[in-house]
Amino acid sequence: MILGSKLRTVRRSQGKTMQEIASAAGLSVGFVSQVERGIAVPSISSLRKLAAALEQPVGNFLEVSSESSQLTRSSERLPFTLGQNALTYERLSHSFGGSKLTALLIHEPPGHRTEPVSHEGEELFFVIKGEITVEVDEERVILRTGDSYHFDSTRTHCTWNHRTEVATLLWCGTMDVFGSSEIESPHQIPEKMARSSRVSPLYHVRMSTNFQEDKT
Amino acid sequence: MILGSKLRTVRRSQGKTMQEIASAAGLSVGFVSQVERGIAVPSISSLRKLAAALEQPVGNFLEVSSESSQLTRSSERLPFTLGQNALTYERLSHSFGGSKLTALLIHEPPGHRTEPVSHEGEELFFVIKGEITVEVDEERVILRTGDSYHFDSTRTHCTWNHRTEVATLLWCGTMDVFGSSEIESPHQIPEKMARSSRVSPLYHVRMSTNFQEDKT
DNA sequence: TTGAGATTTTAGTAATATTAAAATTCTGAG
DNA sequence: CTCAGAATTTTAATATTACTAAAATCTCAA
Repeated sequence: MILGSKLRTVRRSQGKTMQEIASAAGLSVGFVSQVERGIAVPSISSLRKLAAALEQPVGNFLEVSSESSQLTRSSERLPFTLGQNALTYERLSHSFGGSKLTALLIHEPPGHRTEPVSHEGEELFFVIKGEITVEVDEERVILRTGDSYHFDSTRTHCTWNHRTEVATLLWCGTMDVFGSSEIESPHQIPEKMARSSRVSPLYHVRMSTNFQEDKT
Repeated sequence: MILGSKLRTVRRSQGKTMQEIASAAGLSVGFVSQVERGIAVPSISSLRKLAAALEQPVGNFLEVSSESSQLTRSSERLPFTLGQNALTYERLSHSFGGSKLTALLIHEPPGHRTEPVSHEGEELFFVIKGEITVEVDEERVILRTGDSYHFDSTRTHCTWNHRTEVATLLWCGTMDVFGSSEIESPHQIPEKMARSSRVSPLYHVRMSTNFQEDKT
């Protein structure tokens, strides 16, 4: 039972006893023991209490993890182009069961501008090279090389490159952009993303129906 | 009741009837109706079935979102040094209610090596400059500039800088490293982190009891 | 207005979520 | 190695409720 063993792993990594957690959650120690060993299953309400006692989002205990890792080589990543105003991105992260982290390397051309949008999750921009302007809830911030900006994506936000050179950004966020499908071909990814409304840097682009692989 | 109304919102946005969802989930229509209106609460097992029928991660129906954002300037970030073998890091992310994303800019000196460790969450390394070796479950990979590596942190992992120059890494992960305390002073952070066993790049370091702010 | 499909309501009961307390195991100091 | 206290597991229960089937009501297009 994944749920119980995850609870135990987290609790132990925090160095807390079952008694401490049970007490903080308002549940009995015996019950916590049975839950951790998969003998009992908590109600959603009790699980929320346990998650709160462990200071974790509930989802951490419910998603299925599998063992996986993914290396992406700079030389092997396929750049993708979206729209006519050639935003280019490379995927750094990949999906495995329960994974929440998505990371992209984005090349944002001069004058490129995204539409204001809001959606679930949180995200962070780190500027590797160049400058962009970020607007969150109508508050504007200029990000220069080395700067970062982390915000809750439920707030209305957009970005643009106000300079004359391409900006290179590392974007990471906590929404699953690509689904659990593995990369089979470049064309599979853009189609999936065309339907996605959750990808902050990509959703903003008024996408044409044709996507092409960037041959550079 | 957030859970039920989220289920209804998603179902309607997919244009599906309750009967379709109930059938796909193997539950009765009457129960789905009661759950959506908050009259009944599903077990975790039933919620998984409903989430699967709606093709959503379970966590979507359980998490609460909140609002905040944080800018970090390259010129204003305080570098922190851990241990004698001077690993230096800068914090890019910050904490707000429900946030899961942590990001650090790490300067890993030549010969620096971390202890093998496993813990909750997932993480991704992106090499901005230099090279490091990453070992996950005894599988070794060399990461060069521009490469990235994303893996589940429950797998035993460690890293080291096998070169003669400092490596600059962007590390992001889904565990809350710093807690919900805001940055008050540089010394507050290192003490908090000294107690934390959850910070993959930092936990590995055999930390001395004295932490100093890097004056460079 | 009618009728088919969708949703809500009702009345139940088998299952189980969760407990208190006893038993067992673990841990660390001496 | 021993032992006491802390931590965890086990046991036996029961109040609660998760979920059902079927009837009633609502909705909407023709």
